[in-house]
Amino acid sequence: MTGKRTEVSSVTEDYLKAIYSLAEENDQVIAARVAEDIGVTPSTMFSALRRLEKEEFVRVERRKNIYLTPKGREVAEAILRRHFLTERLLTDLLGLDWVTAHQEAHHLEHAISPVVEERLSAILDNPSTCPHGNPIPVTGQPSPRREWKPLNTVEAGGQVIFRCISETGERDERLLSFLHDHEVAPGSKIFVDDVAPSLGTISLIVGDDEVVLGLEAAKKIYVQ
Amino acid sequence: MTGKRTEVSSVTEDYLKAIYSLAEENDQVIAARVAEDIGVTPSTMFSALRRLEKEEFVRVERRKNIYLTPKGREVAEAILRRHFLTERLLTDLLGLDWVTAHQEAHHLEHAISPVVEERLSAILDNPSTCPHGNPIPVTGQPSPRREWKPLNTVEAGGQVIFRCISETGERDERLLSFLHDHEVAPGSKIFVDDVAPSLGTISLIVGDDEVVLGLEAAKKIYVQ
DNA sequence: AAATTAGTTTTGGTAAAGCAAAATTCAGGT
DNA sequence: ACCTGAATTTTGCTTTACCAAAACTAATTT
Repeated sequence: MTGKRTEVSSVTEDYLKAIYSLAEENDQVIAARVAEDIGVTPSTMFSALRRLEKEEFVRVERRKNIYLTPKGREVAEAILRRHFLTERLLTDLLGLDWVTAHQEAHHLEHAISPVVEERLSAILDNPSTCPHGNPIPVTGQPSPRREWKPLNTVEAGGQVIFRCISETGERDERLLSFLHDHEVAPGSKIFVDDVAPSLGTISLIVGDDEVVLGLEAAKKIYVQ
Repeated sequence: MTGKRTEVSSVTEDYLKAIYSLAEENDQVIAARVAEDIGVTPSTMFSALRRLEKEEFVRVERRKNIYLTPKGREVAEAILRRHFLTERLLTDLLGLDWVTAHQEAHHLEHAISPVVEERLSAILDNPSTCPHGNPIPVTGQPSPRREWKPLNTVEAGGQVIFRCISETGERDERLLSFLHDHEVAPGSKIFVDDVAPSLGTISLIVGDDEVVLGLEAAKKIYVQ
């Protein structure tokens, strides 16, 4: 229990979650990225950032990078954990699909209390990942740093195993549906047929299908 | 589908739910009652009422009673249905107790979409009541008007069966815990030992225990 | 009839979220 | 060194939701 119960708004939770997720995939996080991720205008982002700074959830390098404070990270991890557990509830217990589960979880996650979170985790047999393969953060300790790498960094001709689609990737509905349609799930085998940086595409063979993906999208897919 | 998707705020849902529930137990609903039920000041209640009126959720008899419009009733029934289903999820699937389930449902209910509601109902085998015995309202038709009556109207010396604790009763945490502690659940037998209107109390025999309840509280308990 | 009490309404604030549009600053590229 | 485009910051304005305190109204008691 590092911080006191400060009663965080769901909007605040969303900003912190976005910053946390972006930080996992990029090495600097700037306001413009967060704003477009969440879908707010620059001015809204700016005042939100000032609120977050004043309440010590983030620190902002003058005119530059955004960092979570320990307090901010705590909130971000909590909401992410609830997001993932809620997704599992929706898929495993209620039988919803990948895509819908993600969208619904986005609303429900903010209403999950520690008590419910605890019960949920227990009933689901303490899952270690969300349905899309993302490791569920554990309160105390360092994120189980993965040996996984983004699909856009893989060389042509290799066979890899799909591990997860990142949180920011989950926000891309087309990408989620795409994977869903091709029955790609954690554990699926993927053969990297061709990488064309000039075209910005990567060709994969999944099961029987050959599919082409943008490198942008590929970046959000982690493989091993 | 009577109304269009007007995107109702969770606060609005709470006001409408409270009005709906109060209307079930009292024959007039006035602003002051709703305000104290929800826990807002008169001025807040007043402006909320104007919003609700402007958006045609309620009609207010000049300086008097508040009525739900069909549109308002629709929203109230939907949120109540989600509230009860969420309670069932929390008790039946997650194993939470009566009291906690009610409190947690209060937050979660606002985040349940029609899709999730549908799945939830199916998985729970289309329950017809909440864990506290309240009938779950069905979209189209008239609330299954009960032959149940409030416990405060029962004469001494009779044996009755506990049916439910009303929605406004659920808000009274002491009452909920009390019933929980005495293992009173829908179906429990209750013997009405003595009614003392002058004292405002009613004495009951539940299982082996003799318990005394205020008539205020008894009004919120429905028996048959 | 006057006084008390319970309700309602008005007045004047606050804070969180949001937007648009303009102004400013920064970092690269030529 | 200058220009440009991307980011940031400022300004001004909106809605929802809340509060306190005072004013008004109605209904009930004495």
